[in-house]
Amino acid sequence: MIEFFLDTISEIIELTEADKEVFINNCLIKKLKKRQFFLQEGDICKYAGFVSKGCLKTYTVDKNGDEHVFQIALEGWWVSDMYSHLTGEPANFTIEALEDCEIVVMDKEAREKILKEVPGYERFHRILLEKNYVATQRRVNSMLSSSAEERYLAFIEKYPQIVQRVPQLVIASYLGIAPESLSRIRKQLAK
Amino acid sequence: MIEFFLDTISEIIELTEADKEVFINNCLIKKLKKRQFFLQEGDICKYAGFVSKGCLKTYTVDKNGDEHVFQIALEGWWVSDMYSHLTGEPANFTIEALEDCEIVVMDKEAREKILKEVPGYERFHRILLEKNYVATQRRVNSMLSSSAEERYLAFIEKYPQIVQRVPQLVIASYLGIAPESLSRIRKQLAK
DNA sequence: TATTTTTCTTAACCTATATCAATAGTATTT
DNA sequence: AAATACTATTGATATAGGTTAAGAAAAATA
Repeated sequence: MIEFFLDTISEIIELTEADKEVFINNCLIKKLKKRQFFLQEGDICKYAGFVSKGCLKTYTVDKNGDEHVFQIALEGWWVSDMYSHLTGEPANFTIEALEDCEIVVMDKEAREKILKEVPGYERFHRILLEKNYVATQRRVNSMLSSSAEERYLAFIEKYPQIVQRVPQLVIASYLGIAPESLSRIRKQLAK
Repeated sequence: MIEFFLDTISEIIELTEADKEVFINNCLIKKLKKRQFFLQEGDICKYAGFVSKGCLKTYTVDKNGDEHVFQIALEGWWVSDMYSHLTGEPANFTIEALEDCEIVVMDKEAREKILKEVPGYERFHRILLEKNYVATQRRVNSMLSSSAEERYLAFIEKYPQIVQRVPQLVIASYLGIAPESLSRIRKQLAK
């Protein structure tokens, strides 16, 4: 499944066969069964991972034990707790498989090597970061300016594949509402 | 006031005198009076700016004409609509001076030159982006998991200088609540 | 297939925050 | 100093979305 990983990178930067070898020699494949953890809150996030198969949720747990979903990652998405990965501090996020997964992972050492040996990767990395940042800015904005119903409509527009595959209560949490509220919103919209 | 700009960058990466010249030769200083715009929604964000004096708000305007504040930027902060700046598409954000400001600005061409002539700047840029991204992740999280009162308390803890300088209605908008609600929360906390 | 677990829906009720309107207090501008 | 903007406060009322609880439906597991 490393093919899909290399193809995805190739969409942004050109990779030679030699470049591809660098990735293959430095990345690992992790397999997770549904409900297993890629990362647990409090652990140090050793790996950044590219989801090559399956689906995961990234979330925090508040003082009442309630989950708040930050990200839902399908194939082609990256998962990590960036803060923890960069600083070596304990992670705030938990990352858990919603389905059986295959994840291409690299630790910091592997990334250093890739950055050194595949010069274009620096650019890929920056572009990915910029895209994620802009997307997160927009999410803040939608939370500031839109109702729950508007956010749900925007979500199904933007991520129809997620709506098909992921339990509603996970989507409700991502939107910042109770699952009962999402159920009501859907009923209302069905008319 | 370019001193402050150079000093701030020097806190992250070392700059030689020659490096500093590169910045001085490629950046401009923009001055804005209170209520003037650094960027207006719909325009293309030509510049990224470093606030060397004053204070600005970055916000969107919704279909009812209501403002939603994404960022409050004091001295040392950067302002831009990153999406517009990177893609050349029209900006979603408006950036407006809350006080008379001095802003060190660079356009894309200037940045290209700086990146080429000051090799460490790439690293500075990446670190800044990473920090902003992590901060924005945390903001999403606080909106998902905390009440208005909790968010306000976290805000005054994190940004006491902003509380001193910026009208409450701007802070209320940043927190995603009505100014009346913030007023009531403050009254409640005063007890 | 039967059983257990998880997810979704519905209804009744509740609460945090919004909205509207009036007033008072502060800054700016003339 | 007066006049004109803004900004903050307060009270009355409204509402989106939360909470609790129960049952139905769907999915996973035995």
